[in-house]
Amino acid sequence: MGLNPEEMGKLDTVISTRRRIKRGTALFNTGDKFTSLYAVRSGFFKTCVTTADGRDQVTGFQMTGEIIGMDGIVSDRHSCDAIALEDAEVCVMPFDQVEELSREFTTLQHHVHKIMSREIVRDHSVMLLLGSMRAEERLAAFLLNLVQRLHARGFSQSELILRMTREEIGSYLGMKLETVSRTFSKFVEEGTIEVKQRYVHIKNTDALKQIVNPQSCR
Amino acid sequence: MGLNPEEMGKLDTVISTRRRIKRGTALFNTGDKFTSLYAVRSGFFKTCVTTADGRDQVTGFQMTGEIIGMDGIVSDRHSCDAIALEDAEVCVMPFDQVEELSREFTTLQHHVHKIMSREIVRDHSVMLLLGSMRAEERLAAFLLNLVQRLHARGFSQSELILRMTREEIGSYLGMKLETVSRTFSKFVEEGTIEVKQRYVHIKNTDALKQIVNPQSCR
DNA sequence: CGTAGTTTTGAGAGGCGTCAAGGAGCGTGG
DNA sequence: CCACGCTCCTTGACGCCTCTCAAAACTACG
Repeated sequence: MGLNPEEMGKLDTVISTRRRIKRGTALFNTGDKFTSLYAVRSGFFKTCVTTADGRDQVTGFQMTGEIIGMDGIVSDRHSCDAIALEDAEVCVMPFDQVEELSREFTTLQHHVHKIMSREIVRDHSVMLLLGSMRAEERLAAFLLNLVQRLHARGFSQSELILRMTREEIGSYLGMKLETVSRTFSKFVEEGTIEVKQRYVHIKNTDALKQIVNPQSCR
Repeated sequence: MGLNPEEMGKLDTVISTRRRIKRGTALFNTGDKFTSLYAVRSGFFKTCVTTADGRDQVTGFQMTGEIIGMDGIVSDRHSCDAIALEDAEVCVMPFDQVEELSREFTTLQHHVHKIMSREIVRDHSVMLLLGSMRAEERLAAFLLNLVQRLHARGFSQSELILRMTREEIGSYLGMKLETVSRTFSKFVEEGTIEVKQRYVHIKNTDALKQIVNPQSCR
């Protein structure tokens, strides 16, 4: 991040608190008072919003190094649930301290702004996915995004374990779990991937890219 | 915003520059260097992202008082287009000056964070709309949101002029323009609204709310 | 080894997209 | 002032993609 030792020391005091979250439990729920941002140290989360009539929508999946909780700043209360999909640990970063240090260190301030901007840009690409892609394209884009983020963390480029159910994938991608399952099966038939429950092996990355972006070579 | 006179004075220097944008032209385009945030003073904008293969998705409509450009912070380049849907004027707020003043004034700093958080929360509700609502629900939610924002600016609670085409509404809501038009017609048949081209009169707000939220009274 | 949760697969229905044609509104120029 | 063309909007017919409902298979876990 380009911080000097002094800055690093100050930062350490902010993120001194850790918190463990067991699989299936919430880091926070809709309506909870907002106090802190959370950096995922280990484990895997989903965030989801819920309507009055019980429908819900997974708005994102977060893995190691990603930040959760920015939804709470605007109204001082969280507007979504953050659920651990496996046993997880987060760094608790009290937001008033983050703001205090941001005033002191330009680098940190800009970093905070970038993190929020990145979330906005990510959300826009999900809107594009939900608004204009068909089922196959959505799932292909999802798999490519997931494996790319895992690869950036030192994992395989071609193999991954899904931490979420078909239903959660479907909720994120705006499709029913049966459609998710069928689309997986279709990719398997075409020889693009191998699937064994939560395990996925991407045999042909280019084929997936082709599906997402049919005519990129005009 | 709760700023004192000194703070107001400083702030004025940041937003001294104005810029006029003619209808149909861009405030910025994808790939443009990011320098500033823009506050809409008058007029109406859309922001949209584009894929390599030419599909695009309207990610939002912005009216007076709303802020455009936060997508550019993360990579120093804009990741979407901002197009004026009618002749418009914006305040140009150079982002380095915004950051500088934010370090000085806690109130402003927190305000900036809130604006970005609000955008994130808004995006999440659009994801919910795109991911789990049917055409009627989407259009009803869209009309209610639009008229509510207009009412907050002193306009009517029941009448509005659409600044965007059916196609742009459809792109935002993830449906084709024909479906938008048919859904408008359906609402008219049911006596919920009156439509005359871009003019819309909401005759029964509760009916629209009922459509968005069918079972909120369980 | 039984049970609950998850996933797969099938059959049928329906909502929305696609294609196509016609109509209305608006700006421009004769 | 009116005609013309352009853009935008509406409506119909048809087909496909995805949802819904249902049943069965598989896995994990106690």
